[in-house]
Amino acid sequence: MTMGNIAGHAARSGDAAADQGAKKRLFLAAETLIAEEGFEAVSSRNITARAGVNLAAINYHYGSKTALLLDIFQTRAAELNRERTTLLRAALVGEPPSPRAILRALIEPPTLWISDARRTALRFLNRARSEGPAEIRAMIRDDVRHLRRFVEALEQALPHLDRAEIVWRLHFSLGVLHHNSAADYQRLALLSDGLCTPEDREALLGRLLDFVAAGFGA
Amino acid sequence: MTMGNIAGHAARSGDAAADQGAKKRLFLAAETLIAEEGFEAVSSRNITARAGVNLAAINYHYGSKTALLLDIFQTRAAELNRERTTLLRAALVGEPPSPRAILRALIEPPTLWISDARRTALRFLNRARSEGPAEIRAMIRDDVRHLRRFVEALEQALPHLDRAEIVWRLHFSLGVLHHNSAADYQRLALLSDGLCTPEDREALLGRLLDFVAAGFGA
DNA sequence: GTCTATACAATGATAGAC
DNA sequence: GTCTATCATTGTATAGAC
Repeated sequence: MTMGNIAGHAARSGDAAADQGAKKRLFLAAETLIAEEGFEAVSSRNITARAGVNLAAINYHYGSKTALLLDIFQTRAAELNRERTTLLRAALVGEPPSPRAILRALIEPPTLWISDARRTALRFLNRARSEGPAEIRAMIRDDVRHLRRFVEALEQALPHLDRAEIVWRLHFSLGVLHHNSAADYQRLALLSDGLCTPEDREALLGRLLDFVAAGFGA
Repeated sequence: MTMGNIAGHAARSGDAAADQGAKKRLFLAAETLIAEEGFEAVSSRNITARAGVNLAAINYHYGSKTALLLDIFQTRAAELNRERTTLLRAALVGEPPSPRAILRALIEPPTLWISDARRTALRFLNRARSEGPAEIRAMIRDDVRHLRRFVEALEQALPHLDRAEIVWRLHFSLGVLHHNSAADYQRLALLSDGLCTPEDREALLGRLLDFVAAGFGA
């Protein structure tokens, strides 16, 4: 997260949301617009217009449009993974730890964000995975640090499975978890004639956990 | 597939590959370039240069760049779903049919295409899902006809599960199946320190089937 | 340091000559 | 059917005002 001092001269103003620094306004405008309309539909001119700043502001504050989007992605992904790490730590107090609790630490945070104040952030993250610029997708592809912790935890919880087995099944689980965009759910609703919707967060979390845990034989 | 008569005046020539109609040359050039370098890296000027035709040929033959890409997608997806339908029919002769055979009909064709002559087509399809233009992703989202056959088959094979259960688990299975791009496998290799690769098609198919069938309790 | 106005190269699309 | 020329829109870069 590169947005260091967001106060600036706006600190003297009493207005809260509308009168932030231009840099943070760009951050929030881009996140909201892209969460709602998608990466391809949002141009630099859209973003700067919504933020109420000049076209050149993106380049001045972030260097490029892609760098702005990457900053948004990294910020929100870090927040998500922080929540996961907290739950994972709690799951590891058992001896041996419960595989279901470990998988829950992976799955619960994004599932709860669906109908949260974090809904916009989650939509941005989901869209980034499929529609985002190559630089973001490269970062998703290459940064696996947060996943290594889950591999290690699952090795402890499932000592009868070797490392390759665990990584394969985690790979499959991530497929399930990431099949999560608005388009994916629209397809699900269509296929089920409206029977299946992600509205009930707890029920969705339960279904996800059941399916993935079954894949681990747990 | 809109490429009706691909012969044209080239039919009188003895040369096979290089001297096809401009329309088919555009089709193959675009498919190959995008399979290798991705949707974003390939411009109309790249495609027409590789096909040896004028820049305006895409618009003349297909109406737009997106229409060309959509045509490639529909053609290859239809071929893939034809293979699936054949396997599904064979799986349905049993009474009751085997859920594993039904899931195999869904999973086997794309898995075998990985190291086939169809490798390029599969890469195009996989990239289309994540990098493709909005029109292609809308078609993926809205066309579920081929999936309805699988829902019906699984209802027969698993009569103790209601329709909603089946559709949810099919949705999760599609997540597993679509987590299949070059980037996904690169991430898998990175996370496993090179331990897990999709090289052995039969082993991969077995792993996929085991994981997904477990999710159906089968 | 921050912001504005403006210019620039590249893209997909298209009209019209041949 | 094919090609040339041209168009609007995109992300980016920079000069200069405050």
